[in-house]
Amino acid sequence: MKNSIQHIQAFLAVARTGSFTKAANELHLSPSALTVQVQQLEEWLGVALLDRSPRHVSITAAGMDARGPMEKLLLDLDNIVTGSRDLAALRRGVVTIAALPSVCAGALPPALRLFRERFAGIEVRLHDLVAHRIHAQVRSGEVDFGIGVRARLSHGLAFEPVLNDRLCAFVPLDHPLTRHTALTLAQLADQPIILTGRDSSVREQVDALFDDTRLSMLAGMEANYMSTVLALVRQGLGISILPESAADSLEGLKRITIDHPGVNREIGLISRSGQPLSPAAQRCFELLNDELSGAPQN
Amino acid sequence: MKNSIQHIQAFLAVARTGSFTKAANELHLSPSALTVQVQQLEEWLGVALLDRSPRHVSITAAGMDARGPMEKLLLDLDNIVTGSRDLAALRRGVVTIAALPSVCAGALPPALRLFRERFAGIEVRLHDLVAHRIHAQVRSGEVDFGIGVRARLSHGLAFEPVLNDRLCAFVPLDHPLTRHTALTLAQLADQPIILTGRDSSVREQVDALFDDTRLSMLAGMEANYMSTVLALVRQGLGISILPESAADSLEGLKRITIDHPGVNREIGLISRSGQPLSPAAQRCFELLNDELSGAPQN
DNA sequence: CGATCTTACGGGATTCGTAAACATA
DNA sequence: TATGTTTACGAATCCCGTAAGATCG
Repeated sequence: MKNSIQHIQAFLAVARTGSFTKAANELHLSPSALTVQVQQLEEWLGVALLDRSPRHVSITAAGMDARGPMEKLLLDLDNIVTGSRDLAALRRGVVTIAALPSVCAGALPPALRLFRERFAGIEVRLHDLVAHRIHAQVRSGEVDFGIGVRARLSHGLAFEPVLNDRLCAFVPLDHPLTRHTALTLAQLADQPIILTGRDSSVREQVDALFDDTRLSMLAGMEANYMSTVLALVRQGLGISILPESAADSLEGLKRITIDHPGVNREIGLISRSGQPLSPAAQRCFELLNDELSGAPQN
Repeated sequence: MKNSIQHIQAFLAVARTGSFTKAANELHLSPSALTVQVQQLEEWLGVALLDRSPRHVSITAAGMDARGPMEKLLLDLDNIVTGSRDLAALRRGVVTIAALPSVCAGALPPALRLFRERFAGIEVRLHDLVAHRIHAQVRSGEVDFGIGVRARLSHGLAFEPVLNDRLCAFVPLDHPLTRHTALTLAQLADQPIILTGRDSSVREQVDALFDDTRLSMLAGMEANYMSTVLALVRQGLGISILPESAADSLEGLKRITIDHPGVNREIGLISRSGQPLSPAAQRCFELLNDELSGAPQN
């Protein structure tokens, strides 16, 4: 049996109006077409749904029995359609994003707030992860897209730059280096440096910096969270090299530019190339692309 | 959107198999037909359900979202079809019958028992009513059909005779009339007669008998139930005129034929002419027609 | 290069609407 | 007789399948 929905609609219209003629008008169909539809439905179900007499059409017991479920069926179908269209119209949906901790703590929240205001029905889930795990989750589809660094981008992933962060030195206010407005790597190499964990992208970049210049760092401390690192710096336990946007507040700290080309950190949106995003994710992607580019560093 | 069900089946088959080709085989369709179906469904819903790549087909978030409800929809549809067919196949249903008390107490129960044995899923509801109410309920559709007398049959009702009952005299064993094997109305008119209620068909017929012959009955007693009437007769309070099949047991009674053409009671199945019966009612009607004709009086 | 999905197009089935026939009140 | 349903039939539409095209591994 093909086209069951139309057949059911035909029967329900006749059942509702009590007349083939009225139902035909309602459905913008000819009475004869309706007759055939209902006949085919009855043949399919193997049971008469309507008692026809030229003057009056009434519903049989079988018709009464099937009517309720049929109406529910059409309602359910309508709900499916409406639900899907809500998804498409961004009235509903879920976007899952993987982003670097520095981005999560910095430029992302205001942009997401804007997104939530515009698309109240869309849920946003945020995974704050270190760089290589962002790549992994984008690749596996665990998240819709990611926000990370261009470095070590495996192929199959597309990169759309949005922010130009760079590494800076963070030193306590009473530190001798605060006299300078820019530092060289050599100057930093003399200092005990407090770094983030070995799997963080910042750490990778810092390690690469010193490897390139064949300088070695003084043994320092290590912490996973940037806020922890900065707290240690504030206490005078050393200096740190972190993204420009890492500090919520510069109280008790001075941020000093580092004079070296390798300090630039190109941060962007990472998506699976050739893999279309869901409507909600697509829109979120676009909004973040605009917002993060427009209002970069804090 | 017409033909939604097929479109949904197409999508679900692809979602299940993960391949247009496999789904096409499963549905006995060409891959191209499937492609079009799914495309139309997506266009209708305004959202992509599948991510196509030549090597792999995967389901989008919207597709995941719609899949469950769609599967449920097809299940519900199937239940409607199955339910209707059960009705048609007499595995399920309700038959409502209005019948004279004499029939309810006599020939009907064995026939209904047979019906219940053959069609265990069909519920039978029995209204035991006096004759004119049987006609009314059949006419109004309150019952599927009735079992009553042909007399006073209003038009629009069809009558199918099944039993040939007749009125007999019931007298106590020690009564003088027990000497006779047949009685005339004149003989009965000498006796105090215990009758059923004024709205019963038996009463109407008895009244008509005496009216025709211009005889008048002796003042007797009256009771609604035939069993009550017979109990009164057994106690010697009078004689009675009741249908041949009225007595469960003839203990303490003698049943004597009445010699008059008007004592015949043609009992039959009463249905609305031109009004088709439900499958269950139709089958019950046929069975009762056979059974009651075959094995009439007790 | 092979497997798979998509597009293009011709043939066939289904469905629609008009008009006539039919059936009841 | 009048109204409303059904049947008959021609026309338009829709759908399917074959074949060619496109795309990724």
